[in-house]
Amino acid sequence: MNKKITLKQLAVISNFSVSTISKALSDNNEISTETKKKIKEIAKLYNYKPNAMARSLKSKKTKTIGVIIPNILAHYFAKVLVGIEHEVSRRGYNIITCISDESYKKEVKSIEMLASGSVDGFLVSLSKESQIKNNYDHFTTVIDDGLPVVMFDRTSNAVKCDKVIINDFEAAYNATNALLESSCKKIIFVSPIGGTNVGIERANGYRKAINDYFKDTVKPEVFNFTDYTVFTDKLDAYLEKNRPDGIVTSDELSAIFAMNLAISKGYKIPEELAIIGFTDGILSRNSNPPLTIVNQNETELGRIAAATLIKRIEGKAQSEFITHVVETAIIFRKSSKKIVAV
Amino acid sequence: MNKKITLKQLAVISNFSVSTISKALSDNNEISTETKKKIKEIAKLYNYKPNAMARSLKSKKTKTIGVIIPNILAHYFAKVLVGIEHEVSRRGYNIITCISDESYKKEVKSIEMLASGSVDGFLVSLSKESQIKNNYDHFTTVIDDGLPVVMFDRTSNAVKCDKVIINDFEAAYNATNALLESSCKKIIFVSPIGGTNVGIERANGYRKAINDYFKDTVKPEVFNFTDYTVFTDKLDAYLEKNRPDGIVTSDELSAIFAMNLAISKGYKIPEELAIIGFTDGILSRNSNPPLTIVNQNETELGRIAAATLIKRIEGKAQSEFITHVVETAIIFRKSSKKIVAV
DNA sequence: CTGAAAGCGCTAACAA
DNA sequence: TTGTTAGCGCTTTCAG
Repeated sequence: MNKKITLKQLAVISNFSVSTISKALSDNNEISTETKKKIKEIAKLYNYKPNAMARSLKSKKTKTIGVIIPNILAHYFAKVLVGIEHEVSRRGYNIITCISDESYKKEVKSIEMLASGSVDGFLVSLSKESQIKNNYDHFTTVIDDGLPVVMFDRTSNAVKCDKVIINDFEAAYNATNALLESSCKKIIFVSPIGGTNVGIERANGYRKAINDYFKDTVKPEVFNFTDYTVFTDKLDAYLEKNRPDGIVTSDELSAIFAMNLAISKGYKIPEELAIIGFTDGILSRNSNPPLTIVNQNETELGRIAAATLIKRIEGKAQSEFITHVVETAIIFRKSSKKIVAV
Repeated sequence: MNKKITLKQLAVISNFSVSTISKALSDNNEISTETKKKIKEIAKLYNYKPNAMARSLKSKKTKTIGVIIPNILAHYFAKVLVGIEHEVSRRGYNIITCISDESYKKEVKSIEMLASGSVDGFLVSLSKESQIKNNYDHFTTVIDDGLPVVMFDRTSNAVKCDKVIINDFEAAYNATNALLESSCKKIIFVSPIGGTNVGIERANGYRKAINDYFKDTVKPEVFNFTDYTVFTDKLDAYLEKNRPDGIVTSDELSAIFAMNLAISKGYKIPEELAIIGFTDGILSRNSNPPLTIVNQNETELGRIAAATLIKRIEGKAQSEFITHVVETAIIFRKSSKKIVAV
C-alpha cells in the first residue's frame, strides 16, 4: 500500500518549498526553467498526482457534472448518456449518474446529495412523478445557489434554465402524417409517458395531424398507460373489436409490444397495420419486421446538452437561457407502408 | 444567486464557535441538548449543507465509487448498472460512471483521472482491448495505492481483487446441453466477445458440451467476430451451405441478429433452428419469437459487486479476496424446442 | 526567481 | 459544555 504522495512530501524530498513546486508543476513562469525541469522529474519519479478534493476545495470547481435520468434501461436514455459521457470526458469532466426511477423523491434526494459541493452543475431529464406533481422547487433551489442546470427531453417551463429538446409536437405530427400519407385511415396513439411534457406534446401532435387530415370528422384516440400488463389487455381488447390500420407510439418499447401483440392476433404488418414509434434503438432495428421510427438523434442531443452545461459552468454562455431544438427524422423500415404520392 | 452558507458564517450568525456548531450538527454528545437544538434550528433556517469536498479532504473518504464499463448500450451492462446504482445510493454513496468503449486507453485515462482522490474504490468490467493486450497495470497501481477494486463479469486472474462473476463455462455448457437435449444435432457457437475471458470460457463450455455429447465425433464450430456486417455475411454464407439446427451465442444481440438472418433465409424457428443466447434483456423478451436465454441475474450481480466494494472500502471485508459466483438459469422461450425426456 | 503564509470548509484534539 | 487551534492538500498572494 503505496499511499499517495503529497506536495508537502515532495517539498521535503526536493528541498524546494511547497509553493515553488506547485507553481513549477503548473508551469507558472515565475519559476526558472531549470527548477521546473528538476521538479517535474521528481514529481514523475514519485508519480505525483494532485489531490482532486483539495484542488476542488480551493478552486470551487469539481470538474464533475451530476446527471439525473429517469431510467437507464430505456434505450433512449442510454444513448443520450453516451453522448453526454463522450462530450464530458473530452472536456476533462466526469459525470455522477443518478437514476431517479421516475420518482420525485429520489430525484430530490439525488439533487440534494450532489448540490453541496460535489458537482459544478446538473444535466437532467425530469421524472414522471415530478412532472405529474408539477413540483420543481429542488431545481430552482440549486439554480439559486449558483449551480447551472440544463434540462433535456423532459423539461418544464417552470424552471428557468437552458434546455435541449426535440420538437415533440411536430415530430409526432409528422409521424402520424407519414401513416396517413401511406393511406392509413384509422390510426391510434399509444403512450407510456402520458404524464410527461414529452408525452403530452406528442399526443397533441398526433391529434392535430388527425384533425387536420380528416377535417375533424374522425376522432383521435389516445391510449395512455403506465402498466404494460394492463396496456396489453386493453390493446388486445381494442384490436379484437376494432380494426385500426395504424399505430403511433411515443416511445420504442410500446411500439414493439403493440406490434408483437398485433402479430399474435394475426394482423399483417404493415399491410393491415402500420406502426411507427420513437427512438432509433436496438429494439427497433432488430425487431421483426424492423420498426419505422422517429430518430431523435439521442447521442447528439446528449452531446449538446453536455456542451451547453459546460459552457454555462465556465461562464462562457450568454446570459439569456437558450433552448436548443435537435432535429428529428423519420427512418422508414418495414413496419410501415410506402408513402403514396398525392 | 444565494451562495451556499458555511460553518463560519453560521458561527457569526449564531454566536457559537465553528467547532461547537460542527459538533452540534453531528450530534456529538459534548454539546448540550439546548445548544444543539438552537444550532440545528439556525442551520435549518439557513439551509446549511456541509461542503462535500471539505469533508472529503478531511476524512479521506469521498463516498463515491468509480464505475468503469465497456459499453452502456449493451443491455447487460445497463442492468448491472441499475443494480449498482440501487445498492450504492441506498448506502449513501454516489457513482462516477466512465464508459471505456472497449478501449484500453480510455480505461487507463478514467482510472487515472479518478484515482487521485475522487473516489473510494472502483467497480470495473474490463474492456476488450485490455483483455487482448493482457495489460492490467493500471489496476494493480491503484490497488497498491490503497484503492479497492471489485471486478465483475470481465475479470482477470492477473489482478488480485474481489470478483463477482457467473460460471461462464458451466452456463454455456448447460445452454448447449439444453439444445442437445431438445435433439439438435448440429450446433454452432457465435460470439462477439471472443477476446474476453467471458467469451473464451463460454466458448469452452460449448465445446465441452459438444465433445461430451458426441464423444468427440462431431467438431465444435466457434464463430468469433467483432464487426456485425462481416459477421452477417459470414453467417449468411454458412447458413447457405450448411444446415445447422442450433445456435448458441455468448450474448443477446448476436442471437437476435442470427435469428433474424435465419428467418430471412427461410429457417423455421425453432423447428429447423433453435437459438439460445445470454442476457435476459429487452431484446430477447420482445423478439419474435422470444429468445431462450441464460439469465445472468445482472441486476443482482451489480448489487453484489457494489456491496462487496463498499464492505472493502469500509474495512469490513475479510482480508482474503473473494470471488462471488452468481447463479444463472436458462429461461425457455420460443426460440428453442421442448427438451425431450431421455 | 523562491518561499512564507493565508485560507478554501471542515473535523477533532486539546484547552479552558 | 464550549472554544481555540491545527491541519487535510492545494493555490495564490505577498515578501524577500
